[in-house]
Amino acid sequence: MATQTEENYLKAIYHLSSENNGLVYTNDIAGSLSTTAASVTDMLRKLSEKSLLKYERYKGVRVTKKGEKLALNIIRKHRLWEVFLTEYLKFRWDEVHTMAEELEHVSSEELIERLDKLLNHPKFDPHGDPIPDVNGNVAGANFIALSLLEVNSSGLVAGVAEHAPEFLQYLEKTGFQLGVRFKVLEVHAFDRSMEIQIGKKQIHISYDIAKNILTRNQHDKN
Amino acid sequence: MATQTEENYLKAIYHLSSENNGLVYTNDIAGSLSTTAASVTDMLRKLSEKSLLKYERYKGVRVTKKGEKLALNIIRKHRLWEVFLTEYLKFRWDEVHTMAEELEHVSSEELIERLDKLLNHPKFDPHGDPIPDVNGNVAGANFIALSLLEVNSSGLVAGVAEHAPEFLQYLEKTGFQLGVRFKVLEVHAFDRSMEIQIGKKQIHISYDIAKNILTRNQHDKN
DNA sequence: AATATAATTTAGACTCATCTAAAATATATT
DNA sequence: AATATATTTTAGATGAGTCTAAATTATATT
Repeated sequence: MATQTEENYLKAIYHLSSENNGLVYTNDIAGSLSTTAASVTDMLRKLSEKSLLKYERYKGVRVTKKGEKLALNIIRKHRLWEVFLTEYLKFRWDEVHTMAEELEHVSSEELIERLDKLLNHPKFDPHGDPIPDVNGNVAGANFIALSLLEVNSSGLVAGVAEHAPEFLQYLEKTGFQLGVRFKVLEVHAFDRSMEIQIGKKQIHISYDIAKNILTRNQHDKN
Repeated sequence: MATQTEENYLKAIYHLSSENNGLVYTNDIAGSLSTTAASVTDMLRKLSEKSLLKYERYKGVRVTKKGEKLALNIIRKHRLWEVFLTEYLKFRWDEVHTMAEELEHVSSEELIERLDKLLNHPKFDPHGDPIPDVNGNVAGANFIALSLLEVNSSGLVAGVAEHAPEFLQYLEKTGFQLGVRFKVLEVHAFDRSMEIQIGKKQIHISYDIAKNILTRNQHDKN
């Protein structure tokens, strides 16, 4: 449907749109893709024509519903391939991005659904970023995995991305009930495990645990 | 290095070159790629420029050593991905070709070597076609897997593509010694198993067995 | 060997994605 | 509000890959 270049533009624009309340500017896109503003303008025309973007000249651009759906589909492919590359081919998490940039453009939807199944429907990629499902729903779109938080940030436990009894029991025992407040005291670089303050207790949790704990900012509504 | 289109041309030309003692003609290439002779001419120029082909206008074209090496590398990727698609994603052998056409252009060599390892260094793809190794050596280039022979063809057992003791013992027991003469009596379409005449015995062998038995024509030298 | 037919190449044009340089518009500054 | 600066768009050109139609070369036929 869309060419590889179009897909790359759309993906970049979608990522940028999370910043400035959804409005994205020509120069930012050019910067993000290491190309010129002139080239970007041409592409904005084309993607607008296909109603993937809503574009008014000189006024920036927004991703449409249709565009978002396609962008999420590409991101889904990218992140599923990243999981495959780390889990099956034993690449490190810092090696997979470039390869996934190519693999994400392979068109077969059936292929990606079967890959998703093989990988056991993962919710996060090796970097802790959420993997959209087939319909473009992002698990905990407004939530942030604990594994993504930095030192000194605090928040509330908002959900889990893993429902195995053993995991839930572990959370229960360590004090990670829903709604509880926590603070990140330290992140160990070598294995991305964390020291967390919960109430008066300080506990150590692995990266694998942290990425399955969804959090939200304590002042967020909803 | 080479663009996706260039790779597709080279691969098509390489495949055609096995027919007419290595000489390939513009029209055949155009036919094989469903394009026009004019487009082919342009591309022959370009691939010649890169010394992947030896081209003289109006006189046909040959693949150079360098071109062959690249072609075999692409074919290697294609066939390894086919094995992955059938073994891990459970696609049928008749479904994998189109997907592999896209995957074969993914550039990472490291990725393909790890895939090869994951798949246990397969010698044949799901269609029984041999998979070239990293150096472009094709296992039994002049041999033909028994699984590829048609009804009524006969030949000599020339080698094996599998060296597991159990397999070799099985061959021993059923009479498939090296150099022995056989004839294909029947091929069952539903599972591609075969009825084979060896000496006075008639035996039934599975596709998995047949694809690991390499044969040659009884009149071939060497 | 001359001519007819088939195969191939050239010429010229189109689309896609890109660029530089100039023009147009928006934003910031005085 | 007028001017300066920054951002964005337009104009025009380029390279890759493609096409159709015309010209050229090779092959087949008489």
